Amino acid sequence: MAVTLADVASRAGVSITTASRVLARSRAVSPAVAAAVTRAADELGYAGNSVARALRRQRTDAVGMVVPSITNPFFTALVDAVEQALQTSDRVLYLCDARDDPGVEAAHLRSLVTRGVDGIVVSPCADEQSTTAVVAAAAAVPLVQLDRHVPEPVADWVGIDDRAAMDLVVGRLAARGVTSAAFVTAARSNSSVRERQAGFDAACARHGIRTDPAWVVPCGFSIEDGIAAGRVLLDLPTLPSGVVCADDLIAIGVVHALGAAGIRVPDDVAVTGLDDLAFAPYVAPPLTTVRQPVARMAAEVLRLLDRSGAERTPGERVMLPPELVVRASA
Amino acid sequence: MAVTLADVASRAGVSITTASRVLARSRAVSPAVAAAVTRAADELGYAGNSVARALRRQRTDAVGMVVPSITNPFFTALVDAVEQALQTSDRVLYLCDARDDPGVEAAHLRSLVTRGVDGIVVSPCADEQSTTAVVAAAAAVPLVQLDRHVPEPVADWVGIDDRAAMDLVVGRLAARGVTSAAFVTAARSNSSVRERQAGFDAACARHGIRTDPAWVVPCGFSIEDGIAAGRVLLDLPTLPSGVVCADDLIAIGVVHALGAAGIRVPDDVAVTGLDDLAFAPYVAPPLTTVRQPVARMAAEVLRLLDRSGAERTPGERVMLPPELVVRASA
DNA sequence: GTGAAAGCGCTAACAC
DNA sequence: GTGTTAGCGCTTTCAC
Repeated sequence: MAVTLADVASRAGVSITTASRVLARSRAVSPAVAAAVTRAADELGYAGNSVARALRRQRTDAVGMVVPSITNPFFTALVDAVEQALQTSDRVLYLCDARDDPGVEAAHLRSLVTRGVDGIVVSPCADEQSTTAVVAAAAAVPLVQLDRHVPEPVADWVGIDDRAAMDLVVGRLAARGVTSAAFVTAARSNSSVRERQAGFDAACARHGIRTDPAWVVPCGFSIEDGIAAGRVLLDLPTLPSGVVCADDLIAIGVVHALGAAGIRVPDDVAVTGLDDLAFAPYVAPPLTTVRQPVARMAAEVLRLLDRSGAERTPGERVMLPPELVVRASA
Repeated sequence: MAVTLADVASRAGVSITTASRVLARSRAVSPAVAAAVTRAADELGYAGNSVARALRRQRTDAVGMVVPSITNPFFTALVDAVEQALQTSDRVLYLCDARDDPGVEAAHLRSLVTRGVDGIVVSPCADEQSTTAVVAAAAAVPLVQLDRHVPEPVADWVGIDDRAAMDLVVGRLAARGVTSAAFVTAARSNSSVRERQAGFDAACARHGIRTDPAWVVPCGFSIEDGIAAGRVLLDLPTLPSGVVCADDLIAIGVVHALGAAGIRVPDDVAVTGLDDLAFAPYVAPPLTTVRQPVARMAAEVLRLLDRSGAERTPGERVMLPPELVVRASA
């Protein structure tokens, strides 16, 4: 069917070995022979077979990446950054979408391992439910977690300092004169959620902002979930003057629900997000949020992935500083 | 290193063939032996090697997909839909991001072919510049174009009726009393761009809306490009009362630029988008746009991809009807 | 500088 | 129902 190295070799009148050597530049070959092989390959439209190549070499020059949800722009920003970083080393990215389902995530992780990727970067979609699969994958191939991580310290992690991020937004709220604040976060537990909750509590205490367990409203990581959460807030006996959201998608929904009910943001209630999505400046009102340094995160991920065995200290945690972006919502 | 079928077979005390048969369920095996093999595989943590499997079977159960830009939510919606459709047939998706670069796109297409995917779905990022690579890939493996397509009728295509979409938005503008309209579109030529331009012209003629070649402003497919285009519009001697944008991202930027200059949308100028991104309802003002039937598009793509050789009539074009979504911007 | 031969891990004839 | 054998297309010793 497809043209093979044997075809090229026979047309060029050399052995398969020689053809391989010139096409893979793996060893010196006489110029004349090299030219003949190259020519034969061109004429035949030889494309190579990376499956056979990978089987023989026991490596694929590919890294797998699995994200919780490809429709969440934060993760596509991450993918974009990782892909860009990868480009310099001539490797390809196998991107997988877990669709927020630990089962799908586990299947992708297993599939990447059987496909022989040289490394995996994953942002686990859950906590306990993701652990087994992540641990298994990490045992088979270099793996680094990005943004979120499972509770076990089995593999490296790169992300932002979630507590610092919370301190940034709560500090901003305090500077605006906010005296009480709600926290809207994802119901499904994951590392970001836990850290952000703890950071929120600590920051509110530090800045003298009143909180209340009843003001912690759980939801998913989507605009629709944010809208639902906004409605929950509206049903509260008293509405706090600040709302901290665990990410921008939630914040967009909360702001929308509040606005629909006639609440003015930020005058009546100030709202903050987290991620600084590309859309954050264009929603109404533009979102005050925290920027994640995606390019640096991607660079760190690759550094960790590419450490040789000797340099490997499993469970390394790289925590990068986030940056406050003040816009209109708070 | 990793555990192989031979390891499993020897531990279960059977031949490699038998082990293969029970693990791949390819042929009947006595229950006792099957149990022994399954048990051995479990104990050893056998994961399989899909590279070897693919080489031997000459198929990968994988389909490749290459999109112009993964940070454009319209394409992630498409990816999501295709992935969902694929899930039922137990195949994996190799997703590639062309980053709006025909060179990167061509490299991905070649890589997918050498990786032996069973099919490719691609939304070419350009016109002429994408053609060679798409044609070459289509020659090697079943390929269907999605949304955009190259000029040559070499491969199947699934998309919406762009002219009908333009008629929808222009009709809406006319119904609002708009009498003159600008068209903001991507500078780089591609099939969507061409069709939408033609559709815009025809629709304006039909609805009696005045147009002007000077009111056609080219830009890229991003919010920032839309902002720049909005500024160009503001510099026009006379601002038309309607602006049709080639996609939602552009529309978001145009609306933003107009608003920043004190122009009220839709009262002073009505603006329309195209795609109905998840964010469209939440920008200010919410976007009047056209929805693409992504789930149906994905289903058609798979139908086309999976036709057997006999049913293949290369160059089939499936044109689906778009749907107007009226919100506040027009 | 070049080639012969072995083999990566798996599946598919083909025997028995 | 089970095993033996022969490759899939490539890279890589090891000879020459």
